[in-house]
Amino acid sequence: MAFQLTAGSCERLDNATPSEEDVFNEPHTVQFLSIKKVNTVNASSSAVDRYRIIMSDGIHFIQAMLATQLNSMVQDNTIGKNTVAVIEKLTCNYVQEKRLIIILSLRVLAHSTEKIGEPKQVESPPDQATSVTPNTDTIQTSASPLSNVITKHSKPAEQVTSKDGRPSVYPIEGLSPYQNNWTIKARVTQKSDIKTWSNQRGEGKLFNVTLMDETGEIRATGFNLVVDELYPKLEEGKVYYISKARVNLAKKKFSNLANDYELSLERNTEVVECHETANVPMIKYSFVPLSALQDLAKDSVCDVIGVVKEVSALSEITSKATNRQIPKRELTLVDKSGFSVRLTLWGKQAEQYNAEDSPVIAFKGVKVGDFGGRSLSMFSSSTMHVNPHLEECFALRGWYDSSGAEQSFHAHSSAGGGASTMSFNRAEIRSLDDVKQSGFGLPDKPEYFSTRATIMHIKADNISYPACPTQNCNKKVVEDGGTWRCEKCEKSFEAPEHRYIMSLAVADASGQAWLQGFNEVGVTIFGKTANELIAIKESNSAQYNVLLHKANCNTYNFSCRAKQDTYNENTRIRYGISRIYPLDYKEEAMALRDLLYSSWAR
DNA sequence: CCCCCCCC
Repeated sequence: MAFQLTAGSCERLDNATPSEEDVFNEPHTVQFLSIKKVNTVNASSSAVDRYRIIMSDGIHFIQAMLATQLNSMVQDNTIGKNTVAVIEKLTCNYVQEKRLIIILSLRVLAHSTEKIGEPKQVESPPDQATSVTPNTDTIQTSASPLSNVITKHSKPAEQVTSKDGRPSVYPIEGLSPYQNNWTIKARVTQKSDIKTWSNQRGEGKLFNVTLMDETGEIRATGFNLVVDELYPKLEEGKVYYISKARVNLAKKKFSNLANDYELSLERNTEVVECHETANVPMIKYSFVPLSALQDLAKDSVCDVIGVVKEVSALSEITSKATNRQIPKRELTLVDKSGFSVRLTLWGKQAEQYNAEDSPVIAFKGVKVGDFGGRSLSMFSSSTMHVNPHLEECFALRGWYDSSGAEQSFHAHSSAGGGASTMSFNRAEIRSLDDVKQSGFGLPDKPEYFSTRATIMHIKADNISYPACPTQNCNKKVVEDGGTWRCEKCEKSFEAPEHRYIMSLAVADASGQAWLQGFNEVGVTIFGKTANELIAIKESNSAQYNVLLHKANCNTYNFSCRAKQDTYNENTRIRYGISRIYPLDYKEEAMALRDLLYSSWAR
């Protein structure tokens, strides 16, 4: 199949000046001649993967960089050498004497095996371009992660102005400390309270905002006098042109954002509200159902949306670290998954909370805690939106008003904190070796853990016992002249009900262990009652052995109970299975997905 | 220049 590449695209892009925005917004069908990872080390010594693409329009080729949010397309082979794709959106940075094309959005048409046409380098006057050849690494890497560019001397370094007189917009992703003559157009997605500090170096006040455009996010901070000027001016949700702020290295350990830099808002920083906001993205959420919180690790970060079922009164805690009094308020959120969770608001947000009538609230970037099984807590960087204009919000509203308000919800296990919950907890799966190493000290106090292991062997003798058929009795019965006698019920029965008592040898990557399981475990493993299995054993022992054999090599999730006991003067730890769960691969995959989303791009 | 993200 032949593809019509957009002849002339490369030449036009190569010659485009910053004000010619049309060429950046129209689609270009191109072929990728090479995609190469450029391992850039920036000034904070953190490695940033960037992909440089040489793309061809069939006549010429030109170099571009892939926006980092598209990196996964290379990593999962959505795009590769000779891929034909439509570049739907790109942007161009002019950094001093260098020009950089960034691909922001693309759609794959085909994976070709051959190069289309005989593309050549775009002709430039000899003194204006460095030589670039496909498959030859001529990229210059310097301190800026975006310095992997074609050197070109013909472009102006100064801030340019487009036809209609508005400033030409610079992408957030392109900001670096090495170029200060830019204007970004960004939405304020988060604005903090005004915070004050006092330490040995002095005292003052500050606030931060998170700024977002289609290329990325950056945090900006204003101090002292700048707070007075800009705090009232910058409103959450609005879009602004911002220029003349200082670009500093972000201290990674304090930042949740995927940006190496942050902005310092200065006295001379210019902030102008912009009303053309269509192409500036709103907050993007990756909502996790409340039922899935148990699969997220403590201290991970996630987005949730729920109906506020309860609101606590305002209270105050004293921080152990700083001794400061901190206002707090707890919301109880519920959603369609049938779970509820408590979420803590702090500071002004706690004091000023006044939403009524069970609103729907969307939260972004909240912290997962393990209090009461699972809990949520706001960071200063978290966002909270009451009744947002989102599909998920409308759906929750409808559900809650029609039925949700009347139903009951699962709290996230009331077993106070930590790993000792009795139900399976995917976020706290422990390896068998880890379990065995931990020892479980106290003789009579059982400890609970979750594990995932594969059955290696099932003890074939004494796999079941004859039990009393009375509901919930389960006591062993003894044969007594043709009938079966239960001492507890003081009754005799014609036949016992067999119940499993299983010893399983299970293994995972770390080692093996013996687990004891009762009736439910056997029913799950064999898909048969113990009566059925015993009947097979007695009529056809070969088939029984086949069933035992087939039970091996199957993997399950287990909730287990470890308990120290002493038997014949030997003290040992026995591991009992309280619940066994066949693997649901869809559920496992969803849990992995939620885990990825919860840590993605923060 | 902050950088704590808290408590039950």
